[in-house]
Amino acid sequence: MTTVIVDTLKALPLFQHCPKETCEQLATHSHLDSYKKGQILFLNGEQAHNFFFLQKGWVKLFRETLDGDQAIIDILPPHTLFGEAILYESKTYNYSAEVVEEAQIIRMPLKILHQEIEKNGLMALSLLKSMTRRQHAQEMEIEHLTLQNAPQRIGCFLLRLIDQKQTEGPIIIHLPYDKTLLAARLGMQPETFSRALTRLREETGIEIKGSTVMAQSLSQLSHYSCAACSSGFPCSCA
Amino acid sequence: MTTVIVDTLKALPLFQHCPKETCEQLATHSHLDSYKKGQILFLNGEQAHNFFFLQKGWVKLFRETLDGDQAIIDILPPHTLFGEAILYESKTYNYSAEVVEEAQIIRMPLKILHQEIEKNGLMALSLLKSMTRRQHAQEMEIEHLTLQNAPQRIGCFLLRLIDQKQTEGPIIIHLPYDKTLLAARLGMQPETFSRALTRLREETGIEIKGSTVMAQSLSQLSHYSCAACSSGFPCSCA
DNA sequence: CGAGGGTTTGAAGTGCATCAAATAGTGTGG
DNA sequence: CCACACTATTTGATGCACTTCAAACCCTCG
Repeated sequence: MTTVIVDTLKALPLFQHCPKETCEQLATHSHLDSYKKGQILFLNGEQAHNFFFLQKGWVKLFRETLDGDQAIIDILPPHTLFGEAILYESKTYNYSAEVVEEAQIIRMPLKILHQEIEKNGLMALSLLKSMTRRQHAQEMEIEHLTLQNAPQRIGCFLLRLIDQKQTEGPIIIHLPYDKTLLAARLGMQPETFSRALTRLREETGIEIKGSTVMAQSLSQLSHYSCAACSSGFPCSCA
Repeated sequence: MTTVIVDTLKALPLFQHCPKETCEQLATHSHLDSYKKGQILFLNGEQAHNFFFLQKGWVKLFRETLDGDQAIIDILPPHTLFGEAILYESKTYNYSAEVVEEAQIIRMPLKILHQEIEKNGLMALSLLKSMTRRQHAQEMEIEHLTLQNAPQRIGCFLLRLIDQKQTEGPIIIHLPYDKTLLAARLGMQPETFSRALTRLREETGIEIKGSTVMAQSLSQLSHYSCAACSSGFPCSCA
């Protein structure tokens, strides 16, 4: 069981330079659990003791505004490490995390990671790298919000879901979670999402059946979606 | 001259744990120059050899979209270090930088910084800290864009301009650069900015004369502006 | 004084939000 | 396997916020 965790960790960029002993120590203090839709991992403002690796499923990061709205920070795809960057701001989570699709998650104590980073320069460098990537992705997110319209944002999102390997031929994409949630993720209302998807179909000729989207070619989508973006296709956001 | 630079560097959090020799080495290879409005520091995609410290003035970071628009990443206030995080993504700048208000800027070679970070764990930690702060600020930026309306975004921006020290009594704020640019920074058109500012005046009772804004009290502004935000006032964005 | 950019104002259009209601889809217990 | 309850999604109608285009105004600076 812990060997599964060790293997998982060793495969991550962040743990490339983590000595075996630390990985093992981390693994023995970790837990791999299954979570159902709707379960809360932690709440904004809570003492941060753990960081997480999302092996399977999707997790929503969010905050609540004073007037009761929900601000969605991100919706994490599988194979994402999260909560690890908390270390250097406050000792509390600055957002809440909720499972939105049946998930398997490894929960690990921040303390051990923290100690390793403090004494191991190479680990610090790895973390720097992953933060840089994340930062760039966030810059793009801002750009998308200000420059793309609703149908373009959806198209851009679809393009980023596509397996990087296939750049040719027809493509099938499955929406990874609720359309309502997807709408929120893209900063629009569910109704707008629905109409914008129809609009995207008209503009690009994609086909939509439930949560399945089919496109005859990438260029069909990217030509329309990436027009208002500073990085053409393929999008440079992670 | 180089001693000025050394002193400036030593005062920055990033260089707190930088050995004196490295700071001096950095300083001898650095240049403090004056720049006029409109001057370009570097362009998106260019080989990145330098990072910068903005001592005075304001600098715009931006990219161009395929259809010719300009995406504003940020407009940096004085006393900001920038271009230093490039190190771990590509070897090229991923945005362009232009001086928008008469500036004094220290230009320093990335290479020396890079070497120091690689061998000095404490430096890496300092950089981690500053990146974490920046990341949080960016999360807030996204939240503001999706949840606040135009007048609220302006109000929020004004609040962040205020000297942290004065939390009581009447306040005078000077807009730091063009209203047109400010509009772009806040993701709106100049016309919208103009109208939104009027709206903000009606809602909060602030007074506006040219580029000077006067408010009788902070709460007057914050009550209206921070309603749609997850962190009340004072705003947790850096 | 006049040219030119920044800023404001007006009128009209567009995109998205909102409210309301219909429809499709899903899981439940019978 | 069906009927029901409940949720997700779509559709329609309407309103508001922001944009766009056009023109006026204002301010600064040669």
